[in-house]
Amino acid sequence: MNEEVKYSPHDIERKWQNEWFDNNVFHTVMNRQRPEYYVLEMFPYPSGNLHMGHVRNYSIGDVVARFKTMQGFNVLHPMGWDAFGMPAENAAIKNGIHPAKWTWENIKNMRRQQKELGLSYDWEREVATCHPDYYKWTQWMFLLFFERGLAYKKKATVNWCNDCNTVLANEQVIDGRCWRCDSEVVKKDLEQWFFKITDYAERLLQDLDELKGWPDRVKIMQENWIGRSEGAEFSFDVPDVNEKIPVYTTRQDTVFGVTYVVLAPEHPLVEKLIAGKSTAQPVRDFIERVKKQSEINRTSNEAEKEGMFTGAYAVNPFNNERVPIWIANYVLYDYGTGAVMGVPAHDERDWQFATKYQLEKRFVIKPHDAKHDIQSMNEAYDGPGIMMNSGEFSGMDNEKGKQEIVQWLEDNGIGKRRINYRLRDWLISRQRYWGAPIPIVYCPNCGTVPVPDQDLPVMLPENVDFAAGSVSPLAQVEEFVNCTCPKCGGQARRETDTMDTFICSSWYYMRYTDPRNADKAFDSNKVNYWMPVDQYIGGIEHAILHLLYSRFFTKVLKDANLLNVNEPFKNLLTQGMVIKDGAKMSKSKGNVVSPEEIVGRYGADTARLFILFAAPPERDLEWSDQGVEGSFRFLGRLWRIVTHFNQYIDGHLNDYDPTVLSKEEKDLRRILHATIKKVTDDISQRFNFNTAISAIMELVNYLYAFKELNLVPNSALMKEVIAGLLRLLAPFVPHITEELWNQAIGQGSVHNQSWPAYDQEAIKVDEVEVVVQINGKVREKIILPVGIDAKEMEQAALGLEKVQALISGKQIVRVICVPQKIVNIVVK
RNA sequence: GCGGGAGUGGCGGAAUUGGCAGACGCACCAGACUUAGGAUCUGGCGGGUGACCGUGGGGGUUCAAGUCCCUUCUCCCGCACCA
Repeated sequence: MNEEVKYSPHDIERKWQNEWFDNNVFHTVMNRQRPEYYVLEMFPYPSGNLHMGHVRNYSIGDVVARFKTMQGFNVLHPMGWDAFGMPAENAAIKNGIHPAKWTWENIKNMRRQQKELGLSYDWEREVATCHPDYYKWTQWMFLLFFERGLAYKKKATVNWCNDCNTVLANEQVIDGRCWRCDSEVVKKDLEQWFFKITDYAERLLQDLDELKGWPDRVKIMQENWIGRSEGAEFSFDVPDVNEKIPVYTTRQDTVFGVTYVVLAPEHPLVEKLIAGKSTAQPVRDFIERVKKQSEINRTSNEAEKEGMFTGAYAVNPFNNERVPIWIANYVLYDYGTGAVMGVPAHDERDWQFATKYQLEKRFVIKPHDAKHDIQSMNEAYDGPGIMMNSGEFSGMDNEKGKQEIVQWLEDNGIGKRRINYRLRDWLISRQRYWGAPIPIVYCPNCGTVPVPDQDLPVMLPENVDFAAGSVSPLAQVEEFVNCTCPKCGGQARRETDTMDTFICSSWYYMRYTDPRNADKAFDSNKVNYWMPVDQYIGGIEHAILHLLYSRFFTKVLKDANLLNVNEPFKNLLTQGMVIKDGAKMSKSKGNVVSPEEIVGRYGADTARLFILFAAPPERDLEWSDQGVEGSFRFLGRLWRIVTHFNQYIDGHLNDYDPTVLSKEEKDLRRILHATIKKVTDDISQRFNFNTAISAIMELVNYLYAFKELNLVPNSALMKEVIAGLLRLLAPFVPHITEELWNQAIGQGSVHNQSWPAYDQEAIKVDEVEVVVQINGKVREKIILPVGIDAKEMEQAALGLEKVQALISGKQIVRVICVPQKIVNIVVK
């Protein structure tokens, strides 16, 4: 036995990586001869080091990329850097390193780590969002949005993070806290730039239906976030001050149950309503108190509903009844009209509020089933029913009533149908340095002026004080701020805020299709050839943020005829987290396993194999050091068995006649082809890499059993088997398979081979094992020819000695025969 | 509260269409080889050790249920006063 050469991953991994990357073998160009396939992993923030989550993300993507390549697709598989953002600036403040230097050094290190994992990226397409050649086009995108009326500036109450010293978009506030640093978000009134994502709310919602390849979970989250509702808007008159209070409701069928009207404390009408009244000062005090409440306290469901009577009255246009006007903390100023009609009998919140302040509850919907007795109800009834005490609408089904009432509103010019969304416009200004400057100039004569295309990019200045506090550091750089107006040439000032980094990441997948274009963001032919991304892979944490923004961008760019796809990501795989000891890996928990260390000890192939084998991709993966050992052991086992059979492989992989093989050889060949079928199905149909790998392990186990037979095997068969095995494993463990391919087969690279096809004939068997059950319990097993009919199966089963013994003296009620599977004899 | 997902050996996980529950791997046990083994190879490995029990619990449909139906418990994730 010649096993003197041991599996030593480091030598062979380095060797093949040099071979691949020096020769650019993963470079892709447009090619209409082959079907295209775009596989993409979410590009990382260059924090400095890869973590296990990255390794998992990229390993999954690499299997898909290599598999599709072997299947004959022209595969685009790029990588780049989401390189603007806070940590670089924090490092600058803390350690005095310039954000650019810090970022580029991190990129260099992480790129090296990625190469050491053997990932098949086309490095010629690498992009970094902080590079002027990239952010030039990010700025160009901003101007495109501006021209189309989708970027605007307004003063608004916005989310402010005191730790990050910047504003945040709604999507970036999680439970009232900053998505990045977890500190509590406060409200500030500031003039800021917004993207009008609300213009696209309906399409963003509707087109979720197109996304058949997305997890339902993500689609539901986006649906909820967009939050569409249908209802009516109409006004309550306030005759005393000659004003109107518009309200929005989805329950216009309950308007006759209104017993009060409530405004949000921020509502601008409040001051007019209370002016000169004895309630004025208490109401003002109350408003101050509510405003001081944190977002977290105020929006919590647990929070006590609090309110105060303004002293003013409004008139219900349906019955001309005067109802009191209140203000309350549970009414949100920035949803609907900032005012609601109070119907305690049919709304849970109103019920609580009315109970607390002893306001009238008037029932106007009678439930269909009599078991709800309106008189003795102790909670609001918000179900369906028949309208009552509702004037001309009484007796109507409430769903019909909704339509009739909104029609009545429109016919009488009092109100109208309204569709409302929870989605807010995207606040994109950031008071930070390390981002793409917003390309706008403020001129005393011309006003807000966009920087002309030929002046892009607006470059970030280098010498900046990063710890500027609550204004953008750029505002302190005189050379940056002072400029000439592009329109009139006069003295002007630049916008000093930078853009939310989510803008940079909203179009990077398009730039990959044409990454070095100096004249355009991308060429239409190229972007249309590659887009949409066929398979996108990343963490669930971007279910709303990045994935919603990217969908929005794609639609705007489509409307601008820059590309012809409606949705950017055809299929989405949300990978699970890598956890250890039951918790997400984190420095604070001290359960971090460094990829660099694992690759250093076992090699990249082992790291990849373990991470792909330990769990299916969508599920969380529990890290196990012993599991890694097991993966390493398997690769050693693979190495030895291939090296062993290598001696029998000789000559070329020519066609041969499988019918001349011995029974043992035929069995081996059958297992090979069954494995090919299983692995192909597992990868292509459902990304179940763990079961694909286990099938390959079984094949290897079988090869060991075959070896034990001590036969001198057919040379062509052994070549077929080893070549098949290595090709099946190549997407998972690219280095060891390349090395063994080189040693055993020796023609070209395993990664240039086509994916193995299975031979139907080889998989066929003459006989199968059939389970014989009596009353559903397994009693015996029997080998039967494949083609026999139910009658013959039954006879064979009944003829068995053991079966005879068990059924003797009993009556056979029924016999169920499932071909090639089971015979169940029912007796009594 | 609403929405989504999950619950299977000591552990990670299989079971794709209702048809042998526990593939594959880890851990563990035994044997072989060996001066030695934490290497490697071979075998065993749900519980009880009789023919019975077993996929969170209870009920149902079926010849047959991890899988379908009803009910219930637990955990995880998302949303959370949106009128």
